[in-house]
Amino acid sequence: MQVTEQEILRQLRQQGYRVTAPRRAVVSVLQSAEAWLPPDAVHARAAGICPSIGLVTVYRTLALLTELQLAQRVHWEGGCHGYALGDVGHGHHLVCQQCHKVVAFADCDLSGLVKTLESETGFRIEAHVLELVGVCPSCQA
Amino acid sequence: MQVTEQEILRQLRQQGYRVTAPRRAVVSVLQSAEAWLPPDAVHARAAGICPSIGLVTVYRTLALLTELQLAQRVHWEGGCHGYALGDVGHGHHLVCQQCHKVVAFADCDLSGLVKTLESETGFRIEAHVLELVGVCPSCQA
DNA sequence: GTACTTGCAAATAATTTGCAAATAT
DNA sequence: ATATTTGCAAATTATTTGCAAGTAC
Repeated sequence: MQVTEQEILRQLRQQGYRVTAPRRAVVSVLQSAEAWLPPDAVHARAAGICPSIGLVTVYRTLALLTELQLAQRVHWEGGCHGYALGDVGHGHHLVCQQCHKVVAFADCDLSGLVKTLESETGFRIEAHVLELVGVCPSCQA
Repeated sequence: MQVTEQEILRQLRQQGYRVTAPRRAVVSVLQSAEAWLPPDAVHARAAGICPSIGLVTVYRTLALLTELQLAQRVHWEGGCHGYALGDVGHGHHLVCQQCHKVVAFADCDLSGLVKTLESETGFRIEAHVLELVGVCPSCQA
């Protein structure tokens, strides 16, 4: 279910973007992170792989990945947000409150709710943001 | 379903907070707004009611209302966020993409999904963020 | 070789804090 | 009367932009 690093780099290349050391580093960090990470954390970890990487490049790379739907922004109560690699298209996250570990899932069946609300409100519903928050197995101990 | 302005002010008083002109103005703005508003927009509108109000006070009041669960933060793809009055406890939003109008709803049945995911992942799921995005009736024209 | 990328420094935007003056109770 | 709340200015923090130097293709 998790997209591989290779696959992401391939997609970048395929769409005409260059595969550079800083981009590899960012993808690698997100790929191996169990958790979502805010930009500065991505930067700190990526610097271990590609020491010359600048924070600005991290921002730009995250924006690029998000635009290509290869990563997704994770919202967090309180206004902070971070990034995690996402499945192409439609992905949701289950996030651990304590360690920020992220598990992605795609099958959310909201069609019943969507239909009910559409007829009650007259809205045409086009998208949704769904995030579940809880405690992961290892933090339950 | 919408909480009234009076009710909110009463709750503030009841919990030992003072009801001041700036706070009244912020509550009034959120109450009469059909849409969620970012802090600076709340400030601009509140200034029409209480001209001396400062942006800082708006931030503080929004934080207070959120803490008391009288308002809720609305997330928006792209990182921007704003506030809307919320039902006490558990509230979700249906937001119009074009005019930012917000309709709150409380009954989301995610129990099936939650159960499935809990057994699949081992997480204990405690909360969720759910926001629907669409186009409201008046913007469909 | 050339166009895309990078990193730096500086600009901008968003949010928070310190503190004396104002005010709700 | 007095503890809370306000508004200002300044401090932080988060994010974006301009531009010359570097690099993938």
